[in-house]
Amino acid sequence: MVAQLTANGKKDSAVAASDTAPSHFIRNIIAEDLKQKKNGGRVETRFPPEPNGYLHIGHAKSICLNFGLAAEFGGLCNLRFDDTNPSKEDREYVESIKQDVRWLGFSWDDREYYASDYFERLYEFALKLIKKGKAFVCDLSADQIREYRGTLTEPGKNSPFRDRSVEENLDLFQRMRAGEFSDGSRTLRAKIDMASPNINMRDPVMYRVLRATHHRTGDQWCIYPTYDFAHGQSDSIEGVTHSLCTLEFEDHRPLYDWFLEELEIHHPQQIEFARLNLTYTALSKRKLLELVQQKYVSGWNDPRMPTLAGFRRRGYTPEAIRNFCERIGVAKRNSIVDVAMLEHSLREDLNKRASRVMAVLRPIKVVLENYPEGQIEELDAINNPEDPSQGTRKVPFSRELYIEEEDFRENPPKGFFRLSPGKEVRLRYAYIIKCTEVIKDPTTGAIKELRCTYDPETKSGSSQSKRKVKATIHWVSATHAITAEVRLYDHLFTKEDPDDVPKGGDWLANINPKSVECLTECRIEPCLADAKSGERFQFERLGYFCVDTEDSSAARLVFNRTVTLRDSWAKLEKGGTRG
RNA sequence: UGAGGAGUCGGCUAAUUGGUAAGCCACCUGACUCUGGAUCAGGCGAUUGAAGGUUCGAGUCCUUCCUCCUCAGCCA
Repeated sequence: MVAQLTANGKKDSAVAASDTAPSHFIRNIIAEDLKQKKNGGRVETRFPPEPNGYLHIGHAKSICLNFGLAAEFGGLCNLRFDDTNPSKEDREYVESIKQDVRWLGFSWDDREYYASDYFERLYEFALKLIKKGKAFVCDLSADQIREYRGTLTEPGKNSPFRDRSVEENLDLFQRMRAGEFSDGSRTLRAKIDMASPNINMRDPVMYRVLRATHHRTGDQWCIYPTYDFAHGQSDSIEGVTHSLCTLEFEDHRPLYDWFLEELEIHHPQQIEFARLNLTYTALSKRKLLELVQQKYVSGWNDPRMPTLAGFRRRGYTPEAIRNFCERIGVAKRNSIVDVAMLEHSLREDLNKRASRVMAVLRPIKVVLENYPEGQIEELDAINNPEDPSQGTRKVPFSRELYIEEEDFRENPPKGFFRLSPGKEVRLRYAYIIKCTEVIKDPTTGAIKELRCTYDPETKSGSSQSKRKVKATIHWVSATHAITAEVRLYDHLFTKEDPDDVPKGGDWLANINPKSVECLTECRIEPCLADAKSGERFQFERLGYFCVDTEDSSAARLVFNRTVTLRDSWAKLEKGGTRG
């Protein structure tokens, strides 16, 4: 595959669109516009987050769409912060947003813009509309404006201040800016049509008086433009050709168009698409904020959070997320994507790149009675069967080992291929062993240790190793293994739709009480001693894990389970009623 | 009962613009396997929301109806 030009003209194979990228309506619109030589053959998009929270997987869809389309058509994509409401925004968020977009694999070079950079231009635009008699200063209170607005089925009525003269409006608006009026006491409104069936056209507010310190402009302003007055004009100033947003803005498009037409400036095309919804996950900003503030999770980057920061810490790769975004498509239909689709993209990517290693999460001791005491063998293990270039490593083998608790059953159910009394199993890269005795704690009855024998003829790779057994299990040498903590994550919600609650119920009741399980006595292969922060591995037969970037230290390694491997046995056992 | 949108296998998404429903996920088989992983092969599954109409031919065009989503912030 040929590396394609990314948005903003840089070579970057990471964002090369796949050859099989399915067509979608926005791509078709742009292709058609290009054919018609619209916009002088130019394509420019933008990703316009408000810096009032962390980016989540839903934003990833928009990022991939905007940057991806620009790249595909040799265009440009801007990162623009829609920072018109200082009371909710913060520098912390702009920094996290930049980090996350970069992490996802996109670059914007110097195309980093802020709506706040346009405040002066926007103010002039407002002046222009006032002079055209298309905007007026209104003294109605918020409550009154609501009353005058009418309802979905009834028209509104004109504000008594609607017919102020241009001169008076100019004077009042300048004084609004100068700080002569208190917060909320006056607004600048577009003069459109109070009887419009579209409520957004009923003389919408363009400016409000708001004394809040803006994270970039400080106290320079005490009036701030609303989204409707800022967004289209910002797009226009930047020369955006295609302004992509989500479905809830469909009703705003006539207003978007109205401002640009009245202002007689470059007119981008707004196109709406459906936002992403995922099963078992909450994606509304309000809910995510609540999860963080009420401490249901440890923070925005809790590995269970659907934020990019959370996914990153969990061990997701940007490639997996990008492929996912490509796979789900873009349409106007409200839909809920199965989170299994995301997990599939993840496994697909991790399978190719993650080094395999053996780790025992819930250890049981195994003693090989016929293995010489004190003997140690260094066995060869393949780092990644999917990628021979990753080579091999040595794994120490000795008389005392740990195996996974669930790989032994005293009374094996039908179809259980692993170890049980009198039965054989292969130890990966080592020997076939047979369980000869189960030693239990005399008081609790809990299994303490397994006595086994090994067959020296069956060493992996040796010519005599032809014997077959049904299963191969992972293990770790008791004296060589390192102890580590492993955190097992599951979906944050127990219901596909977190909002699926009995009436009067609370969505928080759907939080999965077992969304995380910490295992502190895990035994892992010694080669993991120098695993780096964030490094990803496949623990053979268990899943993909990464070194936690927050809580892991040289003294104590902490791993996060990114995703399990597909487990057909678990499915079989869970699904069947067999005994 | 206003306006704007949307309805295609269980889920997501296509269909050369009127030419005989395709792909991915999930699920199920089988093959292979020193990961019950991966891979490969196959299967299951849609009278395209409904009913009419135009047409040789309709998911695509027309009519009527049904269902769902969004909007009454000085949030975005």
